[in-house]
Amino acid sequence: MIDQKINEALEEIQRGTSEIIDEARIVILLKTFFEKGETYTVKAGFDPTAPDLHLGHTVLLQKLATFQKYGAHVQFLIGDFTAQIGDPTGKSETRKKLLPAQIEENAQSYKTQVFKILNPEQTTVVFNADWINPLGAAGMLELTTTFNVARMLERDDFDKRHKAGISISISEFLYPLLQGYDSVHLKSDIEIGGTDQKFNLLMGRHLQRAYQVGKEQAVLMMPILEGLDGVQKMSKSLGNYIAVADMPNDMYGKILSISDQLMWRYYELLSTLSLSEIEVLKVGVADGSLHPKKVKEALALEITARFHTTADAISAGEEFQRVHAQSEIPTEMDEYSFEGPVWIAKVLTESSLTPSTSQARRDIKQGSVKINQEKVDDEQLQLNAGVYVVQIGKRKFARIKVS
RNA sequence: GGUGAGAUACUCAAGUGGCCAACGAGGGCAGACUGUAAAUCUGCUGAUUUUUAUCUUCGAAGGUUCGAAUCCUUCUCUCACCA
Repeated sequence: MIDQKINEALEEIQRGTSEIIDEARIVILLKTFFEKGETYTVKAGFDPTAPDLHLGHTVLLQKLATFQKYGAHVQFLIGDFTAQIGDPTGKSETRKKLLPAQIEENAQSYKTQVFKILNPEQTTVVFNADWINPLGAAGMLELTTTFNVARMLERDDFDKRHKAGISISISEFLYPLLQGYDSVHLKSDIEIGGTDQKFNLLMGRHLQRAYQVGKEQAVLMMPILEGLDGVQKMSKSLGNYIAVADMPNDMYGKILSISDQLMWRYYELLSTLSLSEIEVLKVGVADGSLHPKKVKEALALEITARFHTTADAISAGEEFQRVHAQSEIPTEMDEYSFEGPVWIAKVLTESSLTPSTSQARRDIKQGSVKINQEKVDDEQLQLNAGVYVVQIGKRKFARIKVS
């Protein structure tokens, strides 16, 4: 009976993971939960500088939610100390130190977004500066004695940079150590992270042993979700992301704009459909009995509904159909008011449809600007009193009131 | 500490006194074709109502010159080799 429950739980936990280290330990934790109701901890670290959660983050969050379903208490760690170093995988090495007030603000922002997926009662939000600062120089020195340079250079990223002659700052060596130390302090049972975190995650095991915590965390890695371009990982700085806080229409539209190939990736990592159900869809598309766009619409609907409501998602779908398939104007758009007469390029810039007047001129010259569905070909066009729908390309609209 | 090389737009990368707002590639935006997919073709990609013009930009600040991304000086940073 219990064995069956464990198997079910394990199957759900395994889904979509790229690697699990020490699965046996997870089985034991599940067993004690089912038998005695004992809880255990799952840790995941997040960057305090990026409070805008996107779907890439939700891959991890959903896995955390799965663990909560099976008794876990989540340690939602905000790396306010480690952010000062910057994870070596990041491109910018030196980062601005965040003010405590900003960190607190970001943390609040995290909470409102994260609890759409996680159960707040089984979650503790922690900050690693709280225990790393008290370490002091002596504690830090002790930490560095637990590991050596040769092994540090085994890390793929360090290895490549070292061989290519690209500088590695000593402080970057501290990053994995500190992340591992977090697991020592928190006595985590399991840590989850992206595949790019493997080295850091394993450091947690190493340090828990070195500091004789009495257990070594199991490690579960999730694949990195590609962004809208399908190539680079989803990130805010690359602008290829779908934010959890995106409005239903945007969210739906962004999902529909991904490539067919990428769609399967999103299905695998984001959808709650079972793998066999997804396989049926794939076969259907391959033999032509299912239109790929229909399949993509289903995905867009599912994901939009998760972060909003089913009704929102359905109306986003209808809106999308209206605007793009039938080339009608959207029902809602930003509104801007002007004193007439006003130059068209000015309107485009001030309503932030274009970043500059020069860009507005270029767009007009290229014929991508439309007013009330009519193409504008006069660069000098002045708008007189009235209400207009101004549009650039297929996606950017604004309602303009000229008085 | 010593010696050498380098820093050009979102990224890579040409350009060594005027033809440079700066070749090319990638990326991005737009047009055609589509399913707001992919692929392909085309245009654009510093700013500005002087738009066959003007202004600002080539690590920073000065200087030489009619004229500088290009030459000189100082500074800042990066990399390599040596210690």
